[in-house]
Amino acid sequence: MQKPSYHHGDLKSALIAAALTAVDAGGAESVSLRDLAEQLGVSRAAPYRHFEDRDALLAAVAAKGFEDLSVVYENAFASEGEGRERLRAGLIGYLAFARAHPGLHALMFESDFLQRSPPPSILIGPADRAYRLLWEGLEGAFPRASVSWIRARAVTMMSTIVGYQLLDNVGRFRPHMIAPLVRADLLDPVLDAAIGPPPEGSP
Amino acid sequence: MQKPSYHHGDLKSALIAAALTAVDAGGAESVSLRDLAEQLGVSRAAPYRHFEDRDALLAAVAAKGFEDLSVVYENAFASEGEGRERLRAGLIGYLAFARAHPGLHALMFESDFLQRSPPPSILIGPADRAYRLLWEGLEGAFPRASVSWIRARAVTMMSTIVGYQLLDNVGRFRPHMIAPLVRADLLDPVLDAAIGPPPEGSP
DNA sequence: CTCCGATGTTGTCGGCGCTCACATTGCGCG
DNA sequence: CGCGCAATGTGAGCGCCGACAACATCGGAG
Repeated sequence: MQKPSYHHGDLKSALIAAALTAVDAGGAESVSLRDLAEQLGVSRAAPYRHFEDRDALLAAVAAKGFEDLSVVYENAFASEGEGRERLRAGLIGYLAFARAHPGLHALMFESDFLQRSPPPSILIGPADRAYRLLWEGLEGAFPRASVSWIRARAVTMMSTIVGYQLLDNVGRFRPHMIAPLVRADLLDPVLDAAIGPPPEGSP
Repeated sequence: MQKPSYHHGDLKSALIAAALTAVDAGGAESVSLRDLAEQLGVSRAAPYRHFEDRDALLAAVAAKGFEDLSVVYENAFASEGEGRERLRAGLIGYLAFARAHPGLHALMFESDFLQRSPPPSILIGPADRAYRLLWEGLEGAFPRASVSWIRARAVTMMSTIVGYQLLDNVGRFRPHMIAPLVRADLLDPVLDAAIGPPPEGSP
């Protein structure tokens, strides 16, 4: 046990870490600045020295999530194999990440942080990086495709994969709809639909 | 001005209606039972005579949303034309509904009501009805398809369309990703991806 | 007409985000 | 080396919220 010092030392990172744990455990709504402060043995007002308000802390947590997701993409795209296979691996990595951290995923993709203008500055870099990686994966899978074709495909691909994760997470697929389908059986159709066919006239 | 009577008359429906308005205006998080009570000229504790807690009221609002969505589907599927065209009209109707009521849509598809076991009983009927209608639309579009094929297609279709709406709502499509694509140009690719190709070997 | 269940009220509790005035610390500059 | 100031942490307090309990009022069934 260390002697209790007036200053915490690295309260900012500690807050992000504790908030991340809380988000993973019970979703973003369950994060309470008072709770976190007490967990870290600090007064209730201390967090406000490092984050303007609760949303700013959550934005930092979401930014950390996008950084982690980028690493997932990088690993997947660095794998061996043909372009479409690597893209597929990236999407599988995304789904694994989202299922391992449902609360964090919801914070990243369902909260309305980015809807505000301007979006929190901490978020822009990491979020854009993740999107750029996904974009490059798509380009690698369809090297002969035009830019506008890739743009449209990027939107449909992200829609399918994010929507699948959302509906699955939230329990919206009622048992009678998928009862005879093991979840593994569902994965391939979803990935096929997300990646889609190559552009007109290609191997 | 009407004489203030001790009993409100139909507080339950009035609460649902007022909550629906609030959800449309500022999302489910902005709903406060105290606020609603004051709006309706009623004391803070009165709502608890009609709803066990705040979530129960929100569940009733979501149920109303699924009923309205079912009407949208019914109208679209009753339209003239070939099966795929009617299904397409249903999806367009869904997107129009979701864009007209973003807060309500989020409450219906992003909240975790259905994740609890058991889900709120009010929700089950209306939600299942909406899903059944969508299912029938899919069957009408692919009359020769097997049940298991339809199941997989239902999941991918819903994923794509819900994910698109989610990402669009939340502003996740950063401008530089879709800048040259007008939104109308995005609709067709998304609908095509959602509906997908017919099963192997069909007209 | 009477009584009882449905409905609404007032008072209260604990939790929350956030702010302000004040206390403590340690780093950089003379 | 030491001093002073900015960074950091504290404690008290405001207003809002959900929820509960005890009490008040109403209106229809008998």
